[in-house]
Amino acid sequence: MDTNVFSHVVLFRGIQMEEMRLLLPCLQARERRYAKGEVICRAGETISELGVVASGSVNVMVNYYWGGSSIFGHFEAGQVFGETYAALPERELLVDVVAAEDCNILFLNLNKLLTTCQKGCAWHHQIIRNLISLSAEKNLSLSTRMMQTAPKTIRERLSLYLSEQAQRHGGNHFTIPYSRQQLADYLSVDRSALSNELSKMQQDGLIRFHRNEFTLLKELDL
Amino acid sequence: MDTNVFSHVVLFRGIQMEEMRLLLPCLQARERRYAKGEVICRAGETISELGVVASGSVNVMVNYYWGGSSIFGHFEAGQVFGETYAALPERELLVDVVAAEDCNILFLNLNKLLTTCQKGCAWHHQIIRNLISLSAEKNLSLSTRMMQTAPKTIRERLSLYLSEQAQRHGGNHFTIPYSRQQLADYLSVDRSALSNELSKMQQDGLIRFHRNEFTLLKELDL
DNA sequence: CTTTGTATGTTGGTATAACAACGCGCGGAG
DNA sequence: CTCCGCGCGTTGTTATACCAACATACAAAG
Repeated sequence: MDTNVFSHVVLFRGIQMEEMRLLLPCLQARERRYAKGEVICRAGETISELGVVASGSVNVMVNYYWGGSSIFGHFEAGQVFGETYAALPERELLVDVVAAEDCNILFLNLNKLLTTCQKGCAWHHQIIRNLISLSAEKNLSLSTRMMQTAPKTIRERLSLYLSEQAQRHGGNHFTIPYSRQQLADYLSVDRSALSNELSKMQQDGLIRFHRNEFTLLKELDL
Repeated sequence: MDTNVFSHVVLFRGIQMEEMRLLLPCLQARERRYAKGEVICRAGETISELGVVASGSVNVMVNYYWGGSSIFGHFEAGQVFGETYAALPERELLVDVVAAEDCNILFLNLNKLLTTCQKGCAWHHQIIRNLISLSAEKNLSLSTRMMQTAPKTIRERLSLYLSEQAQRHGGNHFTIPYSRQQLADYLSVDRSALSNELSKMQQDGLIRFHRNEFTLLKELDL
């Protein structure tokens, strides 16, 4: 793993590069490459390691018994996934994690992370604090997603989603990481109905878009 | 706070009663009573303390700009809320916490919990592990709720919800902690449509219910 | 260039959830 | 007791999301 990626990994914030080198073997770190579409973890499994996206990106998704599916999250280089299940190694995964594009994943043993260091070294304490923040952030992003899928109309869900994206990117022009089908899954709506509504919103002069590029022309009533 | 409640608090699992007594002042513990309906935390605020329900119960809910509302969680004696926001003290609450019934809440300063103890005492390490598990559990319950609200039909959402409740209670007969309106909020459906669907399911011989008491008569197709 | 495949946009018919309005039963207050 | 409020159930209407089917655009491969 390219070590300069470490500086962008929230989980490692506050940890020195030099410490990282010493630390990795201690966490039973292992790295692996996945091709686009490859399944990294499958629902029903249990895991005791969390994953750090070293390059590329992954999608976390649910496949329902009735055939539908939904995207729970999208994680890019530097982000972490699976820490929830690694913290509860007896619980089975409810989701699949699949490579959204070719990617490298660094796996770290969470239990080692929590228990190894008896000498109370600084990084140990720091990384646990980071883990708690990270888990809290994930809680918030789940809450946000629930609030975005709470409205009943497609336009309202889209308005909430696009507004939040604009806010995250700090501008009215931005690119989203999802295809139409994936966005429909994320918002729990039908793909064609989503396309339809996007077109109407464009006709109404609210937005302009091309593929994944969006521009907000007006404030989307909040 | 009645100290024998401690034994049921997941956050304090593995900690001795005696240690607790020493520990509480260290965490800047404070307790307060709330009457039913009283607001404990309001959306937009920031907090640095988590809440432990000593008695009674609380609801966590969202109030949307368009007037609707939804219940995110219900926490009873021994359970913990607000740890997500306490871990991210700069983030504003997206939700309100209100007393579902008369209750006593014990507030603990999360930062103290993470940093105070320089001497590495056992309880310190233990409580942090508990906190991580707790946060992970909350993540899972949010995921579960999302999966329960993912189906488009009311009957499917109800089936998922009732099945999970039956599983949690370990039997086909159980009582739910929500009124009709609250259950409708939780499942993000219309109250009257919910009543309607419950009646139909009863006519179809799938369930029997009276107010908050439910009995599952058949397996609800999963 | 043609062919093929995939992602996206468009349309019409249908199912169903939301909405509004009302009736009913129950518990509390006067 | 009656009156009132509140939670719950019922019904009919309306809006809208789903669905299937097709059209279009773009990209990759031959």
